[in-house]
This record gives sequence, structure tokens and C-alpha cells, in this order.
Amino acid sequence: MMGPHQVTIKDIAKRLKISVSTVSRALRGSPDISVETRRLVLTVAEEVNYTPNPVALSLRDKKTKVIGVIVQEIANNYCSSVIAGIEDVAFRHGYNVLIAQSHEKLAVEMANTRLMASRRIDGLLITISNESSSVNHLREMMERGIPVVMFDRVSEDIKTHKVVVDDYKGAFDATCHLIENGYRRIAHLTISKDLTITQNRLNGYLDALKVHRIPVKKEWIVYCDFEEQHMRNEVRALLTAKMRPNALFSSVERLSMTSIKVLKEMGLAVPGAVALAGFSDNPMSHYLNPSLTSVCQPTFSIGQNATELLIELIESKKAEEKYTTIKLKTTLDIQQSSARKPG
Amino acid sequence: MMGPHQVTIKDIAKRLKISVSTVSRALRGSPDISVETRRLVLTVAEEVNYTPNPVALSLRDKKTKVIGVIVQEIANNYCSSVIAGIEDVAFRHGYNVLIAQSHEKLAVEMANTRLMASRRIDGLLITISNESSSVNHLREMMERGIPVVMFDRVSEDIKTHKVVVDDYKGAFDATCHLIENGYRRIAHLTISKDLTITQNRLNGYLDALKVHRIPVKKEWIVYCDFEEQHMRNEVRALLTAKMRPNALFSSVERLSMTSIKVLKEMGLAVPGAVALAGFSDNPMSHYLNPSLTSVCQPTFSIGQNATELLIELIESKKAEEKYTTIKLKTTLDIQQSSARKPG
DNA sequence: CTCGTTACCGGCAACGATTGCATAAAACTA
DNA sequence: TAGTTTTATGCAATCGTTGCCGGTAACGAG
Repeated sequence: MMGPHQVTIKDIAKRLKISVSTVSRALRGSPDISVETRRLVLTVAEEVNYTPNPVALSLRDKKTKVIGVIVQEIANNYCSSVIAGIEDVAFRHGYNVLIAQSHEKLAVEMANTRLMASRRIDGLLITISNESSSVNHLREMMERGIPVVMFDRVSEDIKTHKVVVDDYKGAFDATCHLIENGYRRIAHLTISKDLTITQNRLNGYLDALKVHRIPVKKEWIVYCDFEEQHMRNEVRALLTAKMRPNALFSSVERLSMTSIKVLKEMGLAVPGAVALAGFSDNPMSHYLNPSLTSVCQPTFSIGQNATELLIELIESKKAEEKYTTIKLKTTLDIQQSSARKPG
Repeated sequence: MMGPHQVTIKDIAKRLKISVSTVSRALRGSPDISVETRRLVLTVAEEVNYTPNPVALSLRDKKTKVIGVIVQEIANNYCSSVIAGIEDVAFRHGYNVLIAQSHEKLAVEMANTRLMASRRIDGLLITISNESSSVNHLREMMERGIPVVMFDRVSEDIKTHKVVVDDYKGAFDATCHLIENGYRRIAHLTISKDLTITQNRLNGYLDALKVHRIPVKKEWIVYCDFEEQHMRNEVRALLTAKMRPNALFSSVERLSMTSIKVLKEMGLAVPGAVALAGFSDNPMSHYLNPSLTSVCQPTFSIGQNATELLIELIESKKAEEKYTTIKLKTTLDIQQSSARKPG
């Protein structure tokens, strides 16, 4: 039927033999236009199925109504749930969501950040990669006038709104839970030293030990990267040492999963020989074998909060308002993997 | 330092006291420009950190280099994995990905489709909602000159490229597996009758029964919607009937999960009393308690294939090439939930 | 009859980048 | 030297939309 030609304001003008300005004003409901003309314009617009071209508007107004999101991996339950929250708020405010992944690589994260900047997104939501010790690319964005809001993995080195969970308390509670269930030889598996969440979760773990007067063993605090084999080796090394822990507390889900695999291979029963607890975002971990005791994060809400803050930044002319950090509560979901130590 | 002003070609021109055309041509490497001028322009461009404004280009060329994606729920492992595949191919071709959700509602799907059309996306990837018996909104898109490629839940009513898995064979294999493990009273839980995947999976199930000369019981083919309570009721009804099945084959993951819950509540052991098999896309289902036998789909590859097809459609001027349907293979991942029936 | 007011509408410019065409100067040819 | 080609650059239109300025009627008041 119709060709691939998108209807413009000009087509309507031509059809009614009036000027484009008049059509524009009629469509926008300007009081300068007679009711008769407005009626005509609206009728024709309806008839030819006119939709305004936001690209033209973006060019004029320097606003794209697009929010950029950069996460490590979309196909990760934590990330996709957060994105769902982002999409929810963005949609309600008339914004669209542009997605990119960093794959835990700083270089990719930087490239994507710049790509988004060149796309003229109105704002950026980001959780930085495991490698991101530098945040200059984010500072660049802000200097260019593109507001940035960070969530989950945030950086102290940059001043802006942030949305995190109470990592400290989550880690503290989980560790206490293990201790109260009779485990006192608890190792902590975690990721990059540079990340704030790593610090906070570590502190929660350390303070829980302290409160219960359990001495800290340095060799039981293990920093891993996301390379599968590396994680396996670290876990295996930990569990083959002479003095081995009888509980593992992981700061991220992947470490829990790897631990489960390694423990199964080594024939160590969970929670019989070694108990497990960790941060997790997959609702399916309830059904795991054994089901996994985990610190759950309000992912959807994180996305919502971050997006609210970002849109506020975008739409408020007044810059330099005080930046806030929203800290959301975690919940401890107690399952079989940390069941009370027999005897 | 720098204000929020994005550097344009005009700024470079002003700085060098030459015209914008010259700058444009120098940047694009036109042979018309003297080496000296080009050198100057490139130096200044570098210095002021110039990035071309794609919005202006989009307006001229009527190409946004943006691909729209509509899925049911982002926070669903199947969808997010497919999106990862989409993003992979899109990124490599210089496209960005705009995401929206239908939440299984036709009305929302339509609204988002139109919103994306008005955003002037270059093409659309979609898996239609459970409710989508009508696909007029997609036909509208194509008439507007925006190519559409469907994946997973596709519709027969529209002619375009499609990417699916061999649902028939996946269902057939899974059902055969249950039968070969000694289960002959197999019920099939599935979703909307209107969807092609429902039909195909049902046919695989039926043919497997047929091959093994097992009579079909109509009341053991149960159509559910995605409302949790409704699903539970259906499963419960099925299992409290006088003649109840001893195996359930679900066409989607959520139905498997619901079944597991209901079975646990009813005190029916899996696979002791009732065996389970179903389609699933969550790698964690390996670790379920009991671990779940499932038909696995190559989600990442689905996203990649669909995107390749779409970009081909976008970039080939010649319309009306023959549309193809790519059918990818599933794999049957045999776990505990379908273990051989004792005795 | 003239002036001012009001209601309504059109034209122009601008947003940033590209491009066909025109044009100036320089270089070359006869 | 006059004419022609080449080289390098500028001008202006374009994409779709809106803000601003200006203009033309019709009308009422004086």
C-alpha cells in the first residue's frame, strides 16, 4: 500500500495548502490557531497517520529522550533484573533505553561509554566493570554535560548519585548466620580489590568475625577474577590446604556456583563438610541442590531508583545539587547450604 | 573545564576560518581537499575532541543505526540471553540496541511497537506476547518500510524472516526420553493455543506418544496462562484426578517451576511419584533440586541469527527477497527429574 | 475616515552534517 | 596572451520541527 515514506508535517501542510508553521502550531495546540484550522489539521494528521519525528526534535532541542545503560553482561540475572527496573521508570517518563555490555573489560566499557556519548544520550546508568580502577571516561561524560548515575559497583572517585545495597550489612548478616549455625572456620571468596562492594562486603565479613571473637586468617580471604579456571584453582587450593575452612562465604553468585562444582568434584558434602552462603540474584537458587543460602538484593528497585535519580538530573536545569547515595536493604534467604553444623 | 557544549563541525570551521563544507570534506577524506588543509582540520578535530553528531546524520539519511527489540520480560533468562546475542552482532555492525518489554500484553506490545516506529528505528526484532493473536501492528511497521524479524514466538500470519528452534523435535525427544525411562502416563502443560511454538511442541509430544502407541488423553493436555495462581490450580487439578499422570512435560520453564512447587506442597516426590521434563533456558536448572531434565535452546545463537537477518534486510536496497525461516537445534539435557522409573 | 487592536497565519532561521553546483585562483595549453 | 583545465574552496539546499518576527485582514473606537 503505502510506500516507505514517513509522513511529515510538510505533507499535511501541502494537503491543506497552509504553511508548515501553522500545522505545527495546530498540532501543538497553540492558541494562535483558529478552531477550524486546528480541526482540519488534526483530521488530516489522523488520516495520514502522522507521527512526529523525534530525530528532528533531538537535533533542535539537543535532547534525545534516550538513557544509556552499561552493564557487564545482559545475560546475567542481576543485570537483567536491574534493567527491568530501569525500563519500567524510563518508559513511564517517556524515555527509551539503550543497552550495551562491558563484558567486565575496562576497554570495552570505555568504548561503549564514548559510543553512547557520541549518540547524544541524555544520561547514563552504569555499573562499572571488574577492571575499572579508572573512571576518567565517566568524568568526561559529566564534563560533556551528560549526567551519570552509578549502581551496584560504584566508584568513590567520582561525585554523582549512586544506588547501592547495604553490602556491609548483607555480608555481616550472612557471616553471623554461618557462625551462629556452628561454623567458625569461614573463608571469604571475593573479586577485585578495587571495587567498593568488595571492600564493604569484606568489612561485613571481618566485623562479623570480630564480634564473635574469631581470629582472621589472611589466606582465607581470596581475591578472584572472572576466569573460570582461575576461580576453580583458588577454591581447590583453599580446600586442599592442611587447615581448611568449613564454610565459604562468596561475594558474588558466580563464585558460589563455582564452589558448588568444585566441592562436588572433590566429594565434599554441602553443608556436611563445607557450608555455603553468598550473594545471589537468581530466584532459582531457592531450588538449587543443595538450595543456596543467599543475600538477596532488590534488583528491580535498584534499577528504578537509579533511573529516577538520573531523570531528575537530566530534567533539572540547576546543576550541582548535592549528590546522594541511596542504600537499599538486602535480605538473607536462609536455605539448606548453611544448615546447622551437626554436633 | 569544558562547558556542556558539544563540539560541532562549525566550531572547527570558525577556529580555522574556513567553511563547514571544507571541514566536512576534510574529515571524510575527500580528494578535493589539499593535504595542508586536511592536516589542519584533523589536528584541530583531535584537539577539541570532536565527535560527529549522529542525530544530524539520522535526520538527513533517515537511518538511525538503532535496532529495536521487544521481548516479554527482560528479566527472563531466555530473553536476556537472546538479547546478549543481538547486542553482539549489532555492536559489530555499528548498530545500537533499543529495548522494550511487552509484559505478555498485546496492548503494551502494540504501544511499544508504535513508539519504536515513531523513534525511527531501522529495524525491529520481536518475539510476540502470549496474547498476540493479531499482528497488524507488525504489518504496519513493514508497510512503513521498517523491516521486522521474529524469533522464538513467531506468527504464521506475517511474511518475514524468522528464527526459531526445532520445537517439534525438542518436544518429541523429551517425550520419548520420558517414555523410554518407563513413564507412559505423560501430561503436557503448555501455554496459549494461538502460538506456533505451542502447536509445534504439542505435535512433538503427540507424535512421540503415537510412535510408542500410547493413547492420547485430552484432559492431560493443559493450556495455561501466565497467572501464577491459575497455573497452580491447573497443575493441582491434574494431579488430584482419579487417574493421574506420572510424568509432566512442560512447554515453558515457568510451568516446570510451578509444577515443582505444587508437587512439593502435595508431597509428591520427583521423580519418584511424578517425573518432570520441560523446556528451560536457565543454566542453573542443572543445579535444581531435583535437577531438571530440559530441552535447551541455543539462545545466544538465536539472537545472533535474527540480528544478522535483520541487518541484511535493512542494508539491502532490493526489497522482496525471499524470506527464510532458520530453525536451530535444541539439545536434551538429561538430569535427575526424569530418572528411570523404578520397577 | 483613520488609527489601533486583535485574531490568524506565513516566512525565515536554526539545529549539525553532507553534497551538488558554482566560483575563484592557479596552472597549464595552444 | 588568451583560453582551458585543474585545484581548492564556498554557498546553499536538505532532512523535520519549532520559535520568533512580521504581516494582513477584520473590527471597533474616535
